[in-house]
Amino acid sequence: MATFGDFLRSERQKKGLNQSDFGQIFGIIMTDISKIENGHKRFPYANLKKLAEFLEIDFIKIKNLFVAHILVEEAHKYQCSDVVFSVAESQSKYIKEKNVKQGKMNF
Amino acid sequence: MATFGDFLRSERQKKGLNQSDFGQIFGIIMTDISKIENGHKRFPYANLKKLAEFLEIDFIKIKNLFVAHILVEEAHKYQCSDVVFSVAESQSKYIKEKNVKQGKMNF
DNA sequence: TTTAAGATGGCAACTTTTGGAGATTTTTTA
DNA sequence: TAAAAAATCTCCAAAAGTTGCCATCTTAAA
Repeated sequence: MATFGDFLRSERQKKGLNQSDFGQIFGIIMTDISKIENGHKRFPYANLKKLAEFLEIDFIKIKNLFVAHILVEEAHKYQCSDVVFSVAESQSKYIKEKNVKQGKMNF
Repeated sequence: MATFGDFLRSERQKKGLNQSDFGQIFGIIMTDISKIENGHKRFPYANLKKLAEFLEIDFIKIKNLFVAHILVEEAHKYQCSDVVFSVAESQSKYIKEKNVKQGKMNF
């Protein structure tokens, strides 16, 4: 599974667009497309739906790539091993179970 | 695997301390211990090592619980399913491979 | 009902993140 | 080598998040 940036680059190239033209579609300056593709900046979340439509790709799939990148950044910030992602998944399941037991609404 | 907050509560109770006395050890007001245990606030990261020592628990383990909680929060913010954690793990491995290929230092 | 313990809401100061941009340099390719 | 494309550096202001603390409720137990 590639990063969000690598994914974006390959999709852009499939469309035969350079960073400049690609960026204009979403109102993003070329230098920022470069940063986004290299993982130095985030694609503006507000535009993610439009991106999914333009690329004709499932929004959920793109969102997962997008959010996963944020999670990886965060884990790296604290110099965690990849185990932390499994721990997070367990925690998430634990919380959901807890909520069900307490009769809370699923979110 | 419990959340950071639940873990903290159970460890505190093992020591037979109330939130007030427990908090004083780390210079945290009681009301904030309550919030931390209930996942409404973060334990100050700067104190995490001291916490690990006090509880005589491996720092890495506590850090993983701590960071995992942040990741869960983040995933929830974007209303992602738990799949996102697997995606993140894949991304992280992908990045590390990429860095190795480029001869970059491991981080 | 009094007291101790815990939970919740909000605030002010502070730090971080974010999105946008220009100037410059490096890489690619024709 | 020259032009196009991409990458990097630096900066800025606005927005968002973090932290510690106070005041206030709500439970739970005696």
